[in-house]
Amino acid sequence: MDFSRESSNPNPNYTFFPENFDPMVQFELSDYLMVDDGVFKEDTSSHNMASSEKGLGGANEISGATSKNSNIKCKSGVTKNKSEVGHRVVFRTKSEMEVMDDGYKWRKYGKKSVKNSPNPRNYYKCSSGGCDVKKRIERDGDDKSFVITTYVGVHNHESPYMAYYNQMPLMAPNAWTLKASPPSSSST
DNA sequence: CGACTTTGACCAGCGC
DNA sequence: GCGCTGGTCAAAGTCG
Repeated sequence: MDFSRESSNPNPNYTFFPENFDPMVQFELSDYLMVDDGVFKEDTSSHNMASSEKGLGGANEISGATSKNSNIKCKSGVTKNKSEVGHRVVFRTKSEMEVMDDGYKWRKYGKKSVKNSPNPRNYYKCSSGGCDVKKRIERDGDDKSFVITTYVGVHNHESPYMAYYNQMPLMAPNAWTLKASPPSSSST
């Protein structure tokens, strides 16, 4: 998930995948939204705004957040200011897999059916000690070939893949850093 | 045996 | 005030 270097992973210094890993074989990025300090930006190429107009759960979170004074509901419904929560990043990817390996280790802690989506939403926490990053994953209700992933928080540790990479200084990083191409404009 | 997943229950915010 | 909803917890079950 090369794009995660810039959007999924809140920490842009991290890279996820070893050279021989080509996530694009398994899915393609269709849209991504990035939410930061109450402002989310989308890929401004031609395709539609992924989700907020389509009533998708992930983007509903965004519109909900922005319409609720940029606050985010946290643990047990406690509302926090975005600045307390940290980064929030929403992706829409075309993938057969619901759970994409972004290089971090996630632990599932909940599953919930949500009103706006026929598909259940899955909740994951980063299983690294002391890291409080969470992510939600759900299938696009409109097009089940798409998966909506929402990351909340910033990892305070390296990706295991990054550690792996650091051990191989001879590997050419360009081989995969250059994969950070703009999201596909063809969301079909 | 430890780590992980599943799943129902619980809690708090929001709208009516 | 009540009901709905989303998010989290925690016990039980599963797997390597």
